[in-house]
Amino acid sequence: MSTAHVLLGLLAGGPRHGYDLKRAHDERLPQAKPLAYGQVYATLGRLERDGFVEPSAHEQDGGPERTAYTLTHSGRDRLAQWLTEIEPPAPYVTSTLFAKVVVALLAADADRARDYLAAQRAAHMARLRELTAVKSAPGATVGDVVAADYAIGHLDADLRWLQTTLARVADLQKEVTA
Amino acid sequence: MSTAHVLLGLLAGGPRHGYDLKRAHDERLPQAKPLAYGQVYATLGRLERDGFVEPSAHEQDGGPERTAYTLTHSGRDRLAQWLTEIEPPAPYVTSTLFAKVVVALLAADADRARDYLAAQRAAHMARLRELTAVKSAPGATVGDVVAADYAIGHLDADLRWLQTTLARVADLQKEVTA
DNA sequence: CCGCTACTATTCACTCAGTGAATAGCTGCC
DNA sequence: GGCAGCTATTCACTGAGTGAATAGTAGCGG
Repeated sequence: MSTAHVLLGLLAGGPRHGYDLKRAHDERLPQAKPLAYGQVYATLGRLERDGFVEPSAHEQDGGPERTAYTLTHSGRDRLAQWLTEIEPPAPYVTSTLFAKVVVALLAADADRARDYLAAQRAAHMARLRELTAVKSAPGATVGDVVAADYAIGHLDADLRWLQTTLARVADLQKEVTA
Repeated sequence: MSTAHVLLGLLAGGPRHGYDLKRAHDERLPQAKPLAYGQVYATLGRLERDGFVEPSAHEQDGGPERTAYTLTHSGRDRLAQWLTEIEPPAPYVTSTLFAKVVVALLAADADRARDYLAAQRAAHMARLRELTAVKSAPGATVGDVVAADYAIGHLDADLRWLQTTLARVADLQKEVTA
């Protein structure tokens, strides 16, 4: 994923060590899943191996021993490149919803597919209401709102797709079981 | 992912061996990424370990030796369960777009974030035109149309988000760099 | 001032997903 | 006979991610 790039971004503000990066990440991107420590050190290791970061200070002043990493020139370039380049469009459909509908038609029947589409629609609508509440909640930050809007837009896209696909189940079944 | 469940679904039609499963998958779900052989056998191994499939025939009739797998009772249950259960909503935002905007604000400035949002918007619109063409292409199957509609809906959701987020960059920056 | 708890910092062992190449036997065919 | 190509499986490897273990230090109450 983009964990490596996010770490490069956090290191752009100056040298940091692993523990610190984990906390900075979770604090700056509370809408994203918290990073596990293991993940941070593993990623840092790969970044060092690839020449994007280098250990800048191995201290033992008082507290436990720790190694701070700095961006290399190459790492700074890599970060700048990532920030300017667009995300490549996915060449394939990776959606579990799509796969499940097709498998339902293969392994069961059209009704099973329709049942699933209806159930998923109900669940999505419930989630939509939750997220709308999040947006208007008293303590909501700008980040929370932006993240909620992202999720809302995609839930809404799913809902439309679930509806149109429901109408196409019969046609899809013919094709899939041909 | 759902690769394991898709394999269970393909096995619902009767015993198959790995090579066969790969081909059946790629044929039935041409909109999804083709499975690598290694992936198929690794997944089958886990399914067998977990008691969802079992080797049903180890043949050597003529051709090379091969092992067919069958669904166990437990595997059939697992498949039925997957087909009825809804996909759990993602508790976190996993979007690279979101992460990149925040990192742009952390490591660079508001203009970098805006440049990215504009560039990604242009790329998405181009992709949207491609997918619209796919839908109306002469050889398009129902599956192709359903898959294209899925992608189109989510690209459209992204586009709206890119627009609204563009207007919020300044606010988001204040919050992120606080 | 002893011992406990909590915090800082890193490492370890593990699973899962996925890639690409290697291996090996058989079939058809020129 | 030999070789191209298909069937079928395996292997070695990378990367993402999880959860627990380790170890040292600081603060704090009795």
